[in-house]
Amino acid sequence: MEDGTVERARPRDRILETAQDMFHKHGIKGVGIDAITEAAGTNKMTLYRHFDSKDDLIIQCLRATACKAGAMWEKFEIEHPGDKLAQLHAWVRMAADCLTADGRGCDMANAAIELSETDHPARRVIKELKEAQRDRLVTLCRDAGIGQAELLADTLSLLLEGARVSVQSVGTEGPSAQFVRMAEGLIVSFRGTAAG
Amino acid sequence: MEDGTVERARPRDRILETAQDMFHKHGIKGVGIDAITEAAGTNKMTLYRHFDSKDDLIIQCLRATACKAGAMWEKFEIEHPGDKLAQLHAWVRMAADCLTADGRGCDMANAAIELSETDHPARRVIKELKEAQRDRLVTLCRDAGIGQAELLADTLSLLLEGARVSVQSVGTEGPSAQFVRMAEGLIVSFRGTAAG
DNA sequence: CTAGGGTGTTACCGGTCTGTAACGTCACGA
DNA sequence: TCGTGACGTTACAGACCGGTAACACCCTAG
Repeated sequence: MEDGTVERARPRDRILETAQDMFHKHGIKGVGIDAITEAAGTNKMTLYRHFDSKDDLIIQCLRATACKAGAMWEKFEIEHPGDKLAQLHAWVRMAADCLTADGRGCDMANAAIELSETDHPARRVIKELKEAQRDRLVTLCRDAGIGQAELLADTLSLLLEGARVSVQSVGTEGPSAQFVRMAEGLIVSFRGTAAG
Repeated sequence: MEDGTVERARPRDRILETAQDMFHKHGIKGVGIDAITEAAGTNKMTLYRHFDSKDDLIIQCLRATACKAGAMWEKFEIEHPGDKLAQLHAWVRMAADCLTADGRGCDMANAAIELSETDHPARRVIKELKEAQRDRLVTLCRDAGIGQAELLADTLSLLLEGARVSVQSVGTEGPSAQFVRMAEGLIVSFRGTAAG
């Protein structure tokens, strides 16, 4: 049995894991290098031996987070092999769980808001990762036999993005509470208007 | 003729105006007191004579911004007196303009993301103002004769919130480009399923 | 045993942050 | 004329920030 899960990992991995968690909870500008290294049970020098700068660490964290999120898609395929429509509904359920469980929104969206400098190196990474996510959802909608796949995917994207923000400003009892109903209604509506 | 528009105003008003603008552009944690006072053509002491702290300034800025946004509703009523459905479409148009023109999202949502401390004094103000905005949109939908007014209002809210975030991560060519089509489609759909 | 790489420790740099103290200035009104 | 209040200026406190230098340590491979 691996014990501590974090304690036994190598410093670089511990830093990456801890930084992801702390950036997520407190925001990028809300947490400093010292706090990260201390929480990761290491020190500043070791961090700077593995990452060029805080910006570099931010980017690596975003990539790691996106990678974890990407694993969800594989889970959908495993749980509903071949059934793309079921996978789409699984996506809705996963999104809804994310809303109620998390409280803090999407790391990439939050980072985009915090890092307002238009030339910040993390911004192109954010854009790239977000576009990849969108492409996956569009593909899923299309494979599920939905006519206006792009429009449905974009609508669902915006709804989720908005819900994750809304949770942070008015809580889970606000508009985001209706997310599942909205999403399911949209899927039904789009399936009605067009066929594959 | 009033010249400078900003130069002639009293220090407190200049500070409030400048802070709103700078918070909006660079984020709350991205701009310091010194930068604000310098841009407002005044100094730190004067700021602290008018505002208890930076947090106080943040709250006053949020209130002022919400007040400006509230003026939009009166504009809708003036431009389409009595015609609630036209006002709803005007809201959609206004929202779309906001997306393409602005580039930075909603100040309150951005602040909620930046100020992750759950007990931050600005958070209850944000919640209060956002709930007021939602109530107004619900009322408008209901008065426009839409059956499930709450659900439509919440859906439109999430769509706009999501679009304003999406613009910041992937730009105006992303999913937010379809905002008007989505919103108008929803209004049509909701008008079809129920009557006043 | 030894060499070397990954790691930890301490101290430090220069900068920025919020917030305050002390003092000077200027206009206006009684 | 006097005084009162709003405003400006300078300097500073104390904390935190990202990032670096120098050095000691320990484990492992050869």
